[in-house]
Amino acid sequence: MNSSISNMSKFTGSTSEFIAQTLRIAIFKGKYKANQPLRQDRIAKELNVSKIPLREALVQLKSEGLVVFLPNRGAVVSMLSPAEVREIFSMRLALESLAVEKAVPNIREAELIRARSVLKIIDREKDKSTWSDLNREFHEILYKPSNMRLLLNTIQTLHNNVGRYLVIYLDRLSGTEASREEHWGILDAYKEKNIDKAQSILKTHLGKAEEHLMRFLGEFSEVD
Amino acid sequence: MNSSISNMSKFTGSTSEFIAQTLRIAIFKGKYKANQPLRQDRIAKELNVSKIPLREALVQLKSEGLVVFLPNRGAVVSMLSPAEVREIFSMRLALESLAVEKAVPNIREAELIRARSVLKIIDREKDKSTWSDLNREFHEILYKPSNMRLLLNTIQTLHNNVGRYLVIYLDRLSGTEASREEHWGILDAYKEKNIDKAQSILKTHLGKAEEHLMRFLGEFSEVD
DNA sequence: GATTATACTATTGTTGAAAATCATAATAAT
DNA sequence: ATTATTATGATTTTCAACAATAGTATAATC
Repeated sequence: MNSSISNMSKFTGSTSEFIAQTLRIAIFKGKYKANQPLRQDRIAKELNVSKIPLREALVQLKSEGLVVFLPNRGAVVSMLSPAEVREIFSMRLALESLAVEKAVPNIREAELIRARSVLKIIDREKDKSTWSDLNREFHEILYKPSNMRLLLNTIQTLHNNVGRYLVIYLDRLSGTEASREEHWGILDAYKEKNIDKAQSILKTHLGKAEEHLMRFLGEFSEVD
Repeated sequence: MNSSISNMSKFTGSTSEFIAQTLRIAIFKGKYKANQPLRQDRIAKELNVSKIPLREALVQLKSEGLVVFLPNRGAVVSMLSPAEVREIFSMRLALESLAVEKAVPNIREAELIRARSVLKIIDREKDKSTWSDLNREFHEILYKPSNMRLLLNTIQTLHNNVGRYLVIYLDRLSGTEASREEHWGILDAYKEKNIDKAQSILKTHLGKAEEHLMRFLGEFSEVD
């Protein structure tokens, strides 16, 4: 995925999509933090765009859960409550289990090989930011054979919604060793076409990620 | 739920929400059919609004799957492919099962009573349009105790996305008798706090609805 | 000190118009 | 007659300047 985009010219697609993607990345990178207002004229000037596509982008981000509109006070980066974090992980488990169920029977050798090569890179990778990207890619490879565009979209959105915190607390992310084992385990399960096994490992995988994030958010709110 | 709204004055909330809700209902009622373009200046004049909130509303509807944007050709009412219908029902089953799981332990006597009274009205109801509303209300009552705002939102969106066809083919909807039995069965399962039973009935319930819609869409596309 | 008045800031929404793109009709070429 | 090319018109997409409104902070008044 293309990280940062400086100007519109390199971007194919509408202006509002360009803005949405730019803001999405800015939120991920922590440029805009939770509860921070997104000032329209400032952003419009910064990106050299007008209000119409900008507001369209903000509505789009609202629908993705990254932004909340306060009436007459504009858009602010949303802050997930602990309950919402749990909610999102529950939904992810339900939907990603479905993706696994539908994808396992369809997966091909080529995709398994690609997944394995991604895992091998992950094992060596030190930089947590690209580690996060590779992590996403791994799961994408395994879900795509479900051939369910809408499902993949929704999973991606939910993943983004909790994943944006990753960048902030990624430095002290320690549990990556266990995470690695789980990745290999899921890949094994795919090779064996064992849906139950893949789903079961996915469950512990997501469960750990959830607990990590919950603990982090706990500290975070105490400090603040 | 408030059916049609003639003008903005009666509406609390932003203009774009008003437009979105108006268009949503118009799509449900079949005023705008699948693949039909949504002309901006026409709608803007019709509703006495300007472009900014109108486009915001269209982006919102896009995020709900009711509308698709064709580059430089504007928004058209989306047409679900058979594969997408199956996809949505799969997602609904996964998410509504989750809602059941989380709601059953929390449901109270008062809500069970309300659900039962809704079912009794449904049993007598002849008008299919209000039948559809009551049907939605019944499921809402049973899901709400999950206390998962985001989940309920997503379920609602998915329901809308297939439910809009209901209005068109509701007249010849025959399988309502079986549907009634399933409703009472789900309610029973809730009373017994039997999650598995509730989920199992839900599965056949959604499965039948899916087959109905698939068959209808089959005929529909042949005629066209 | 609490309350009201006032100025300021930002959103929200309107209006009008320019630029870009697509579909279609009209025209020219093979 | 069929294909290519070129206008034409319609519509989206975006911009820009402005009005109205609500929220916030500051100053004035009781």
